[in-house]
Amino acid sequence: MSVSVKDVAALAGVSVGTVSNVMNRPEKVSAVVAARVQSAIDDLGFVRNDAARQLRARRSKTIGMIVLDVRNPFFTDLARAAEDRAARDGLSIILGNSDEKAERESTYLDLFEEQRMHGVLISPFGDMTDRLHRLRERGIPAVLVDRTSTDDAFSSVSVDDVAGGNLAVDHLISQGRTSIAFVGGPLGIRQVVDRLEGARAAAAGHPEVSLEVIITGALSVIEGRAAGNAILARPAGDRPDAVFAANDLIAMGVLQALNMQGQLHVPRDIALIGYDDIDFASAAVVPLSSIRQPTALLGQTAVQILLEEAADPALAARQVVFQPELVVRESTFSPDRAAARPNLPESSLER
Amino acid sequence: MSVSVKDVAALAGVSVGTVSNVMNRPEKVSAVVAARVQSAIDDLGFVRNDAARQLRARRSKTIGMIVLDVRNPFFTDLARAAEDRAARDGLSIILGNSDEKAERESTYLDLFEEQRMHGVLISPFGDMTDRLHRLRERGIPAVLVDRTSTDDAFSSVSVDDVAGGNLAVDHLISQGRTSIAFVGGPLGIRQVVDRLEGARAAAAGHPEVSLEVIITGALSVIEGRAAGNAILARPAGDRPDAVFAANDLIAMGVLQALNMQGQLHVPRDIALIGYDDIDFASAAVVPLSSIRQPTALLGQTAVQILLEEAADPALAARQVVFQPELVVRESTFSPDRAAARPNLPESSLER
DNA sequence: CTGAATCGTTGAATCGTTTTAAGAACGGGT
DNA sequence: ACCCGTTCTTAAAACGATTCAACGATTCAG
Repeated sequence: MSVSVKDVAALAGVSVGTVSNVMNRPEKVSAVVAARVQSAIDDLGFVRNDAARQLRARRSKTIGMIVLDVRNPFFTDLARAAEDRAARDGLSIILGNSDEKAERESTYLDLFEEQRMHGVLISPFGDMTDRLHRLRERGIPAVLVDRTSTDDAFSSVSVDDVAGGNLAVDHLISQGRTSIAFVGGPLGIRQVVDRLEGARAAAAGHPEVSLEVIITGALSVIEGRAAGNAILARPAGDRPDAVFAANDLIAMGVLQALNMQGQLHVPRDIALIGYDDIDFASAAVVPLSSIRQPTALLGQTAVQILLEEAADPALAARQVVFQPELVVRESTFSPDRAAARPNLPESSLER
Repeated sequence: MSVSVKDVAALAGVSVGTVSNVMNRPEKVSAVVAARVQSAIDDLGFVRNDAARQLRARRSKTIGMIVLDVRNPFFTDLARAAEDRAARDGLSIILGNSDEKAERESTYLDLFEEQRMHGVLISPFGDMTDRLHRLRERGIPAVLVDRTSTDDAFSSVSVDDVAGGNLAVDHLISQGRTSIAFVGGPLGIRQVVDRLEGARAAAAGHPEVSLEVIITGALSVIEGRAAGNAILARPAGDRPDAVFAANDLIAMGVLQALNMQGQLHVPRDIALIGYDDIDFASAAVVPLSSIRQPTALLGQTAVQILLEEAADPALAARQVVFQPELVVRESTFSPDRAAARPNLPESSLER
């Protein structure tokens, strides 16, 4: 039924050790023997049993990755970049979706530990510090993605979310907006907290600007829609004139709610800016201004660091922080208002 | 460094066999011994080595799944449903993204074979029949998802795409449209071909209706946008008055292109219907009419069948086909035109 | 022509779990 | 006291690839 190295060895008339060498250190084997073994492999359709290989090697050739939401294009882009980088070293990535639930996150970590993964990339939701320490003791390094480590014990690769929040609100203010609502949540997610902090810092420098906070239950289109409807339900004088959404999914939900009733116009009545700059952002009802993160770079760097730590466990933890970038589209672009504080040339309007 | 059953056995003062029994057949072990073993496990922080377990069991506890595009919400929904169903039987799912590339698809199949997966769920792009036969000979069953099998040798779970295409075009015709463009591709994807076939069948019954076919390189927003721009570039008299997109991503791209220039209005000038009914569809510039598939049911059923085949390899292949459903939103709703052929009550307009 | 170095190959040991046949302990009935 | 039938527990044999010390065959320097 199943063909093993033993069968290959028998057919090729060599020992199992040689078969292994043909596959793993070809330079140790003479060309003629290698050819004989190779054709035996082909004839029998031999496929190496990864479980046996891992058992002997004491670690897997797979990297486990946990993200907050696979349906968020930001994370799939991230995963894809990580996958490409890992493939260069012959490793594969398995992707787990925590769905912003600590329990699911924990289940994946259990799975990864059982599988003796080569390493773990995680965009943590709950506080997994203890779990990660334990994994490391077991020889499985972890790198935090899109999040700075709370205790500097682990390497992390992230984007400066405080700066991003700052960029977003600064931009809204420069467009003449003074009553700004931050929409996002839950506050258990570090990115949300940081972006809010950046927003607060930006608003703090302007006494005429007020910043209101609307907490959502998750970073999804649905939750954004609910928040948008809540805003819509308020009396006209009581509505913000700008919304900074914690990510693009929220922003799209808000946009949908505001726009659908046809009463309010974005950006005329309410300016809207999101975060992540996912593909869908530019395809929205009104092309969405957003904060772009260097996603591919983030993913590649995370894998790079993980591999280095896997090779040398004694390596010190590193914190890599990238800077986000403002992308202006129609959802915040109002020439009339901006004229008051012109700090964005029209040419920076991106499609 | 690593703690094994041996260490647990030593600490608990029993043999390794007993430790294994505590974990896998608790009923074979006396309560007092079980408790002693359990506390040894906890004290040492023992975590079972899955590679060794698999090696012994000769098959993994993981199901491999390959989809055409992880960034398409339809597939992530599908994967999520499969995952939930698999978890009920203590199995996990690893998700591979073929990105509509035969080479990537093949790479994942190699990986799955090396890992001696419990089974494979695949939404095939290229012709993988030979590969799948080989997997089955090796004891790894496969179920085709969202695709009927070409040779009935494998079970499949799918939605009737011909019926879906029919529904879509029928609906457009009922709205008074006569010059319809099908946008989608490549034709290597069965779903695309089937939807087109359904579209043709629907159009065939109406001599006054013409159906034009625009092939895209992939089922993505970008490709849809390109197709939309191509339509826009044509002289006014030469444009279709309705577009049936092979999926919602394409539809969103088309919508974006048509809408952005502000020259054409959807649905007034061109009606637009997509396929899959992803969450984003209702969040689009103009809420998108679409063909909805019973995604969760699809995923669950696929896993169910896979598990049955894994348990009994002699089982005959089954083809399960679900029926799609029309969801009407604004992108195809034009009361004035529809009046000519009223077959859709206004109440069926869905938000 | 010899001894050493080089090269390719071998065979056995190893990784950690599960499984199975056999053995030990225990109690009840005679 | 002995036998028998349960329960529990044990020891050893898989599973399949990798690795490493050892070995035989060549080649080469002296």
